[in-house]
Amino acid sequence: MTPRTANPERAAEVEGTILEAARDVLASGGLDALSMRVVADRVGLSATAIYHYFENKDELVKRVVDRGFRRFGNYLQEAAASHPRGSLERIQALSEAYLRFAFENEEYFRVLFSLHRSHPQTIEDLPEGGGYGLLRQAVVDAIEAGTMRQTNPDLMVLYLWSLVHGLVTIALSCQIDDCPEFEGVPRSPVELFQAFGELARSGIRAPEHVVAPTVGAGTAGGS
Amino acid sequence: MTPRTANPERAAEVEGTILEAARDVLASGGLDALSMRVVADRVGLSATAIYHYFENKDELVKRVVDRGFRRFGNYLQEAAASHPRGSLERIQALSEAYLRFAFENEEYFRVLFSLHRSHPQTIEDLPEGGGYGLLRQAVVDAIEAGTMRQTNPDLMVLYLWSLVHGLVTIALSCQIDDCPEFEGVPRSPVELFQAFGELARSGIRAPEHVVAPTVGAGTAGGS
DNA sequence: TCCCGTAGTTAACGGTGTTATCTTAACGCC
DNA sequence: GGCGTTAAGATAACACCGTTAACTACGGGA
Repeated sequence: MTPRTANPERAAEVEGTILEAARDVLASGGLDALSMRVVADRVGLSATAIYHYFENKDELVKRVVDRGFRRFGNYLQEAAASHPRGSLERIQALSEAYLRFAFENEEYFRVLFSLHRSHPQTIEDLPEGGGYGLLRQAVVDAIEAGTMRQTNPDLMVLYLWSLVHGLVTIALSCQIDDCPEFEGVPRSPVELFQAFGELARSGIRAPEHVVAPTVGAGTAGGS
Repeated sequence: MTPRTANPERAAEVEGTILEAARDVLASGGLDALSMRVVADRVGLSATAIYHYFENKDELVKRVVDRGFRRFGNYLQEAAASHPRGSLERIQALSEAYLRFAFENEEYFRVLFSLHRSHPQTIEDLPEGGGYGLLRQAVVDAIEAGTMRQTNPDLMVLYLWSLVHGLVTIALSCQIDDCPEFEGVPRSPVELFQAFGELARSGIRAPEHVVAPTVGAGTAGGS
């Protein structure tokens, strides 16, 4: 049971070195660029030596991703801490931090979220991990404080989370600032999301204004 | 220039057969399961024969995806057509169709949206392709009809699109119905999104109610 | 008949994840 | 001190991958 030889500290160190190398490769070249042999070269080992520390490539990637999400969680925590509890500002800050992290770690972030393949997971294991709890608490606080409307907090969290995550996904797919379609719209994702803020707070429906039955809705389904 | 022999019709047919086979593989096993040799076996050709019809694997996948998006576009179009122009219902219907398509073609849909890798693209080349135009028109109509608040339509489209796409992405990552966290929340994504509807329409801020300065926001940034 | 383009084949190359097998060194124990 | 065990690594090899090169067979035009 007890390891006969070799300080486990050194083993942990090597493991860490491998993880760092793997992360660098992922961050710069994405999943396609990551091969056991490349990582091995970087740390001065043979490819098969890595199998002494990780069961296979999947586990290696998973471990890198786990580390990433922990960093992500800390990032969000800091953002939340700098705004008063119960305020909508704290929620906005959380969302913006989410976006900032994504775009400061583009390729890396892409990997974090593109491995979802094949293994279903509970919400806590998910990317956001602790982030989910963080956002949920902020929502509960805001509802309690009366700044946010009364609803099921989980529904609300999912709503906000979808909004942020959707924007990230779309913006990562297409450089919004290259899209001629978005002329009157803020260029940077963070500014863009700030513009979302007003829509989210007050809703998309026309306020007060009685629904005008003007437009030819009679022929409804028309081509 | 004109092909000497072999009816190009037959060539187009073979091409179609290859595309179908590739789509089946993608839909059932994802990108990892798709190899030139597997597709070739399915259609009774050698792997290298495929290179007579497609430049390489990337192009093959791209063509499959293009087809998928066309189907997707039609799907959305039908949904839109069954609700009156200018109504918020039409927009809601579009969103729900988006969701339904994603979940009726899970693995396939995942591929459609996970190839975004490396090649930036304009909004029109994107997954939704025509879908974007469809949603935008619906938004413009709704603003004109007075059912939707006055804002930059592109901002509004991006808002709604982010919401829907974010929910899809999250729900595809984690089976929401397996998540113990979401007890009071609708299980199916479509029902879930219907619940989103009310939040989207009226906003998340507490209505009217003067902001209560009750909660101890004084010690603000607290741990 | 000769030629050329089409549609297809087989063989091969370099790269991949992974396994099996071997070497070496360090330690506990008799 | 010798022995056995085990960690930590290396080398060789396997099966598969995308892709290229070289070759065959055929079906019209000239």
